Amino acid sequence: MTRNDEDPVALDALDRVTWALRRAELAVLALKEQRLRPLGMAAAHYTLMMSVHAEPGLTGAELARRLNVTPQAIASLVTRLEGRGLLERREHPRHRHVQELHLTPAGREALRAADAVIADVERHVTDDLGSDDTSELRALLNRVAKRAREA
Amino acid sequence: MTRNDEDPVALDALDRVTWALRRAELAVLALKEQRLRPLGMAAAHYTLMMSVHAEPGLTGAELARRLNVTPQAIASLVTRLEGRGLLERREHPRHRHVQELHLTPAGREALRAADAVIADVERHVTDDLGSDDTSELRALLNRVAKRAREA
DNA sequence: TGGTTACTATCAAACGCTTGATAAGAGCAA
DNA sequence: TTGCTCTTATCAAGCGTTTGATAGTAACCA
Repeated sequence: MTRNDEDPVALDALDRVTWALRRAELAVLALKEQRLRPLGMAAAHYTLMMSVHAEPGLTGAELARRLNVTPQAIASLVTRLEGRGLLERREHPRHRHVQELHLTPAGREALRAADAVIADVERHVTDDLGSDDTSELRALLNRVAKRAREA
Repeated sequence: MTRNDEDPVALDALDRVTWALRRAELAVLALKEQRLRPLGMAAAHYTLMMSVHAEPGLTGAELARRLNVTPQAIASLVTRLEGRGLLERREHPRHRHVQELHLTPAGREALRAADAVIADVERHVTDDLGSDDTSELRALLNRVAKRAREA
């Protein structure tokens, strides 16, 4: 019991793992954005394209669920990427109203360039940790994510 | 070398630590937002109030730097919280143009309630990890954050 | 066959944040 | 003192997102 009426909230809140998690993610994200900027690509674009690359034919709604955003946000990004010729919408073979998303060759090339940047950031972090701690960290993070989702 | 012309981007990108970091943070953040909602408080409100609680008299600009957002975003949140009577702006003793931020008694009470929710989420995660792995994870995350910032 | 349900896509409005620009005060140097 | 610089706060406009609502399509079932 470390709190009293004068100080209603324990200040050790700043030592919480979920805070450390947040700050680490913010720092890494900021670094990625900074490195990606010269390529004219935002982190959100990279994430979307990588998702489509990993699972071609993904639908907008499905993508929205995976990335934890609304379908409209996806549609907005897709429209922009489609306008740049990096992504294309195709009619779903069974559902005429639904559209599949696929990368164009230019999209694959842009993704390759962006991924080189991201891989570099990853390397910068893992070089510091070493391979054992990297594996350990990944395992722990996966446990946290799983636990948070099943809450 | 695991890639060829057909598959320009390695799919093991999905196993990267920085991806695991992102997903864990998203999952935890979503859980916090969900639990905080019944209290009528967003995670951003909680973060801001906790920061002010930890360092009373913080200025808007300073707060903006710590939370990685613009001063306008802070001002917007502060105006709202001030309107609800949770926060107050006071004139800085030396700089008349500058204003210090302080929690009101009602603000402290609201923060206490919100922090109970956050502490519960933290406990939910750490109960699963155990105290050794929790400490380890926290240490690793701090190393990652430091490394990313000094890039 | 017709009706219900579920899922997808999209439009419109509101909200929150950012970028850019403006103004006011404090500190410092000539 | 005057002038320069830094910092803070705030206004205005633009962008991206969410919430809410509408329409189209397929699957299931009475």
